Amino acid sequence: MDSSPARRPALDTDPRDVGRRVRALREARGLSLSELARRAGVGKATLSGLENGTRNPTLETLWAVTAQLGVPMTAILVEAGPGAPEPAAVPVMHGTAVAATLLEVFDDGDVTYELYRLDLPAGTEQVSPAHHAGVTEHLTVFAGTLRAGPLDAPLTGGPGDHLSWRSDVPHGYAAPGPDDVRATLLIRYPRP
Amino acid sequence: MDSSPARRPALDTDPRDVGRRVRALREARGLSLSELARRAGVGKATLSGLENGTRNPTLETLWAVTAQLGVPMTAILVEAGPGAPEPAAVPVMHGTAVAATLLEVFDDGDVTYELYRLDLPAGTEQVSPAHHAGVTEHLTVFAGTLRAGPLDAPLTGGPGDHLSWRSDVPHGYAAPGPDDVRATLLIRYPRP
DNA sequence: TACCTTCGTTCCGTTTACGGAACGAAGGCT
DNA sequence: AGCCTTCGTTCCGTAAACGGAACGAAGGTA
Repeated sequence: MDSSPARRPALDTDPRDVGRRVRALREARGLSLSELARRAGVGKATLSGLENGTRNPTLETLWAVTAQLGVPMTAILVEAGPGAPEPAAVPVMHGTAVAATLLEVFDDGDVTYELYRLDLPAGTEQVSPAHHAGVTEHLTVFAGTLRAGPLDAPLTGGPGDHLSWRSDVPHGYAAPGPDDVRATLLIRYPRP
Repeated sequence: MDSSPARRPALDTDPRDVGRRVRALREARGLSLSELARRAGVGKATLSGLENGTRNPTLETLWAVTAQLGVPMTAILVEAGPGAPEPAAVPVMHGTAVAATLLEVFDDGDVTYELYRLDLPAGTEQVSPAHHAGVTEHLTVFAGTLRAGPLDAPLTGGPGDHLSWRSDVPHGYAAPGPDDVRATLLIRYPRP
């Protein structure tokens, strides 16, 4: 697009930042570049160039990668900060019972945080496999009664309560009470 | 990317939808295709192809166009909700030191929750007047060290910590450490 | 040691997104 | 009528994003 020699940014947000976020999200999930490229159906050269900011990815590429990471494209395009647009509400992951909406992603270099809003219809239950070592989850209950945490030592909390656990073991989320549960979930991924 | 002969979509979201939104935004501003292309510094062929969904735009193109339309890229990548035609400016309160971005509002009839993201540059301090009786604040720290709560009994927490207090008294937020503080703040307003 | 796998990067030929130019269509003006 | 401007699309040569293959490095196993 820009045929001038200096190759000036001309972009509000540097593609290097986009690449940095993609890499953070990938590593937070313990995926290798090769494996993410294979799963997303893109070339390793494409993903490598995207993460290093040396390419100008197409919409199709961005979609393939973010879909495989399980995050809305917003997560890699907007810098989380004041004045940033409201994050897209895209229900994702975990699966059937729990609707988890990614609100924000914070990439601080050494640590990545993901903030979700959870909705559990009354009576539902959901199990999530272990993350890798060091990952912790921090849950704030808005409404209903939530039982969550490691499967062998679940925690219980009501509105206003805050639950935390290490999620390097199989864990789950359940709404045992008569009311729907709403909560925010903060997942902390330290750099491996 | 797709070397199969049929050139099937292979996209979760159709580029035609993206183009349709761009065209809607452009026409809502009374801009011609030629003029928007000129202002955005892209070719008319590029913009025409983008709006008609016959191209696979690059990140740089998307940025140039959305920046000129004055909308976040989110506006053309996600389907806008029924009651959200314009991405209204993100509400920011408090003011000087603390940047509070409203993430979500839950209105449950008897109770209202507001979820904010807080940004405190290192060294800043902010005081907030008392709210109504029964209002509570619940804070989860992401980064930095935060001292917050009632002025006469402040609490302190680091990354991952959770602080709660009743905010029917004057209270404050401070970042006494060397690092910027980022946190989520949940305010619970019971029906008076 | 040798051998194998997987890592991320780089090379390379193909595909395609890019901007400029040319196009026909549709007004506006004298 | 003629002439001019602007509209959005299409053509076309160039630049670059793409996937596949080859690469060296690092770690595991025998």
